[in-house]
Amino acid sequence: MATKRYENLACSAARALEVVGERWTMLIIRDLFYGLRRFDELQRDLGVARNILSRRLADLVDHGVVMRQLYSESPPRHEYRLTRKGEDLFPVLLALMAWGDRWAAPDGAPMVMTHTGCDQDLRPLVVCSACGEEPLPRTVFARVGPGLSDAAPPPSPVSSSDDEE
Amino acid sequence: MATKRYENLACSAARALEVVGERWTMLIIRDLFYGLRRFDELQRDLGVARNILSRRLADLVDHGVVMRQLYSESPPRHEYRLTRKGEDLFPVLLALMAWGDRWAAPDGAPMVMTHTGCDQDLRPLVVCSACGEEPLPRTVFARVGPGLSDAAPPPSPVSSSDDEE
DNA sequence: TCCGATAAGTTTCATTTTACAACCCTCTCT
DNA sequence: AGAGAGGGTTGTAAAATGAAACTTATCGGA
Repeated sequence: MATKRYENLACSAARALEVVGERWTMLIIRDLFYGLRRFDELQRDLGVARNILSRRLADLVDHGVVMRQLYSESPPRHEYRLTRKGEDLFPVLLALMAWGDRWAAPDGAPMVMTHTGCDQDLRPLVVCSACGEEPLPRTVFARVGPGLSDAAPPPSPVSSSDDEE
Repeated sequence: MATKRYENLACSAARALEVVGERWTMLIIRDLFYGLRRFDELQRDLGVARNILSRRLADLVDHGVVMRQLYSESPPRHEYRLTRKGEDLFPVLLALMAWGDRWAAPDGAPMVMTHTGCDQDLRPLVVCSACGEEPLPRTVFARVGPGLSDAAPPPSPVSSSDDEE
């Protein structure tokens, strides 16, 4: 399907949301990270209608985020797994969870993650790969990049200069 | 409004998506980061229907992500701004953009960001706050946390142990 | 003073999507 | 043969969305 939802794709966030921005999609992906693999497992865990789940999975396969593999011939059974492209969504999921933990979990985080390799509770942080600092909104400025063949008008800069408080 | 979209909120990602997971919502937030402030600016930039924009903004105000301020009395004019809670969504936006740049921008990034303070192009990275490494999917395990009053059953671990490839 | 434009919505109504439930088909197990 | 699981499809009702028109209010001219 891959119906275009947003017209102005002059921003990678919009392009990403074309793929994972629909209802249920990110939760399906979360469940795949959790290790769920089969249609019914997903359906039971999410409580989503079967036809919606079916369509979302097909869309994700179309987008190359999920692969559908036959793992049993005699009764034909498939499992769904994240592709490399799908696994690369892990940071998005972590950022969402971090925000939810801070702002939508008055009684504490519903789930706590451990990062094996440092054996600490994982608190994900977004940093600038160059300097290691957390990029705060007003310290980041955007300009038109190479992928914009001026088909779409450039949006205003991330932090427009008139950011008087 | 704040209609519940997902039943199983035993995960902060689901709770976050209750707030920012609807169509247009993240793009509205992106535009607010870009410095757009007024209803019509947002409407023109996004191409969203006015009634939908109106509702999304009201929902975001309800959720405390956006504030609506009167900045002119005589012709009553408001502007929309992110609250602290809203600004805290910046990492989510950056993670989405980073994914879109990598996987949905065949001709290069449509927008490039500069991180003032290190004056480099910003490539956002999600890292573990404890060890500074990027947490890869299979290195992270989840368990039930304090915010889960066992009202909802715990989902399977993030990387279930049966992750044979 | 009347006309038009701008701003910021709200209302109305047609069109899409979603949701829910029921059904179907193929195996396997007993 | 009958039951049950897996993996969907089909039909229809409910909700979300979009386009356009309508409000209210101010300002800037002609």
